[in-house]
Amino acid sequence: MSQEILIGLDCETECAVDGCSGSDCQHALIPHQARITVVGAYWEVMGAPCRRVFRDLAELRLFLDTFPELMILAFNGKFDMKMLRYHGVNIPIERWVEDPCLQAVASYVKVPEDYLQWYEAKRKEHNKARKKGRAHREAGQHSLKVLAPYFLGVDPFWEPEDHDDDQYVLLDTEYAYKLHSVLQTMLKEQGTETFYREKLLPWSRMFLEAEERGVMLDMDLVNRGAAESEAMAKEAKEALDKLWAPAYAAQRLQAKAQLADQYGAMETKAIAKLKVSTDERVRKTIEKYHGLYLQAVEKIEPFNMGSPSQLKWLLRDYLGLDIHGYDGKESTDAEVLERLAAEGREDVKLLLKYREQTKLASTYFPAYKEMARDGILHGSFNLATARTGRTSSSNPNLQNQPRSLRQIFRARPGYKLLVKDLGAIEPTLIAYYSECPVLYDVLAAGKDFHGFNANVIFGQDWDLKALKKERPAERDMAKEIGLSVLYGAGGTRIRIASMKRGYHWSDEKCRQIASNLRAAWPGVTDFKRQLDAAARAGKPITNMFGRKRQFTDPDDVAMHAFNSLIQGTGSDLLLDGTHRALQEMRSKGIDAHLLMTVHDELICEVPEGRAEECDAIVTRCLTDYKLETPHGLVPLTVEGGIADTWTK
DNA sequence: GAACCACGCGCC
DNA sequence: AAAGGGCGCGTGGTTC
Repeated sequence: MSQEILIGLDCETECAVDGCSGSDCQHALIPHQARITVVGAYWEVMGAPCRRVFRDLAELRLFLDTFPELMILAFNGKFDMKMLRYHGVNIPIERWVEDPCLQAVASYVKVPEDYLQWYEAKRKEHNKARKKGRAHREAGQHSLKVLAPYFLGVDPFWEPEDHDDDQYVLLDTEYAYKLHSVLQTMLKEQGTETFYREKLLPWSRMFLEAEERGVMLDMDLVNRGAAESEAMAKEAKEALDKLWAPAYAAQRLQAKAQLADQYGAMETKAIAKLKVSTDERVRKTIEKYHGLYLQAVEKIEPFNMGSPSQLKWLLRDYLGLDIHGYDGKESTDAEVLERLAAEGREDVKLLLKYREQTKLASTYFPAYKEMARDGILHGSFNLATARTGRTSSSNPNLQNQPRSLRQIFRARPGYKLLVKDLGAIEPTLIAYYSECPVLYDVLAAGKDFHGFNANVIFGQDWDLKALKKERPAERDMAKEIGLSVLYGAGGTRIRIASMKRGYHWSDEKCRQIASNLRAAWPGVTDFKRQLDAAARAGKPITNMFGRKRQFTDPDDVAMHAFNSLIQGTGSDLLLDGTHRALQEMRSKGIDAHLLMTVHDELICEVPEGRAEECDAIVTRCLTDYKLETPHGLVPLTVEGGIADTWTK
C-alpha cells in the first residue's frame, strides 16, 4: 500500500452571473453562481516543494484519480470541496483530511487584537493605493490573510488585479500547507489537536454534506407570501401616507425654508463679491441663485419611513410623542413603537405592520427566490466565525428564519423532516458546570424552572404545578427575567421586562430582585465568580468536548467567559450528538441527511418509512451524555418530532 | 461610487 | 459593583 501524501489545494473563484455588477457581489461564494478560475496545488516530496496549477478541471480530476495516495489539505476546505464537487471534480469528502482554518479555530492561541488592528490599517492603506480590481475585505481572525503573516512571519499579501494569477494561487496554497505544520505542533502542545481532528473536521464535513443537500422550499408558498407581504407593506404605507400627509408637508416646508436660507446666504455673499455692482448684474445673480434654489427644491426627497432619523423627527418633533425606550434612550425600535401602539396610536400600529412586512418582503422572500436553485435552498454554515464556538450561517442565514415562514421549508417527496431541539440546554449546562444544588434540584426533579423564578421575583410561594395555568403572564415575565439574570443581566434588564408589562418598579426594587435571583442560585453565582477569576488569570477554559478558549484581555472577561462556555458547549453537544446520530443512521443503511442546525436544534431529512427509527436514534444520541455532578446526573431532554414542514 | 457605521430586526 | 451573550442582513446616511 502506498503511503498517503498531503497535497494542499486552493480554488480561486469568480462571479459567473451574467450582467452582475454588484460591488458587494457574493456570487463567487455560491457554487452555482461561481466559476472556478484556477486551482493551485502545493505539496512536498522529501522536503522539496512541488507546485502545480490547474485551469482545466478535467485535468485536476485525472490527476487526483491517478494518485489516490494524495490526501487533501485545504484552508476552509469545506468551500473548496463544495466548489470542486459541484463543478464535477468528485472528491470523496474523506479525502479532505487537514484544514488549517479549523486548526486555527481549535487553537486557543489567537492572532492578538493589536496585530489584527495593524493588519486592518495595512489593508486600508493597500485599498487606497489600489487602482483597479476588487477591494480587500476585512480579514477575520481565522483568515489565511492574517494567520499566515502572524504564524509564518511572512509579509501580508494581497490578491493581484488579475485574479487568476498563477503566483498568487500558489502562494495561498503554500501558506496554507505550511501553516498546517506550524499549527499542528501548537495544537499538540495545547491539547487541542483531538478537538480539531475528531470534532471540528468531522463536523465541517457534516456541514459540507448538509449544504450540498440543501432544503426544499415550497415555491408556491414563497411566491404567494412574497406577493402578500409586498401588498401588505404597500397597504400599510399608503394608509400611513394619508395619516401623515400633514407631517410630510411640514417636513417639506421646513426643508424649503432651510434651502431658502442656504441659497439666500449664498446669494448675499455673491452680490457682495460683485466687482461691478450694476442693477443688471445684481438682478442676474438673484436670478441665478433663485434658479438653483428651485432646482434644489425639486430634489427634496419625500419622507422616508424607512429612515430612523426621519421617523424620529416625525414621532418626536412633529407629533410630540415620547420615544424614550425603557432603557432611557430615544429610539424608534419595536419596543418603543409597541408601547405607543398600546397607548392607542393607530398610526404607530400601522408602522409596526409596515416594518414587519417590509422585513419579510426585503430580506426573506427575495433570498428564497434568488438563492434557491431548482427549489432547493443551500445555505452555508461556518464553524470559524462565532467566538463562542457556535456555528453561524450565511448566504442565506438559515438560523434566523422567521417562525411564521417555517412552513415554507418542506421535506422532499418520500421523506420527512425530523426536527429536534435540546430542551433548556443552557440552564442544563449551567447546572452541570456550576454544580449548583438548587438548579440541579429544579432540573433533575423536573420542576418548573420559570415558575421557581416567578416566586423569587414576586416574593410569593405560588404552587409550581399550577402556576403555568393560573399565572401565565407572571410566569412569562419570569422566563424572560430569570434566564437573563442567569446569563448575567442586572436591574436594568428587569426594569425593562417589567415596564413592558405595565409594572412601575423602582431601580432599587429591580436591583433587589436581581440580587435575590442571584442568591436563589448560589452555586451559579459562585461558579461565575471562579470562572471569571480563572479567565482573568489567562487560564484557558476547557469544555467537556475539549474546546478551549483563552482570554488575553482581563477587561474583556466580564460575562464573556461564562456565556462562551455555556453557548459553546451547547453548540458542541448538538453537533457531536448530531454527528453520532448520522453515523449510526448511515451504518444502518438509512438514507438520512442533515439539512441544518440552529444552535440547539437540528433538522434532518429522513425516509418516511424509517422516520420513527431515526427519531429514536437522534433522541438517544442527543441525550446520552453523562452530565455528572456531586448531586447526580443532570438530565438532558429533547423535544420536537417528525413533520412534513419545519413547524412543530 | 465604494467603504463604513448605526440602526433595526430576524433567530438562538 | 455591575454587566446578558451570540450571529447575518437590509436600509439609510455619512465620508472619502
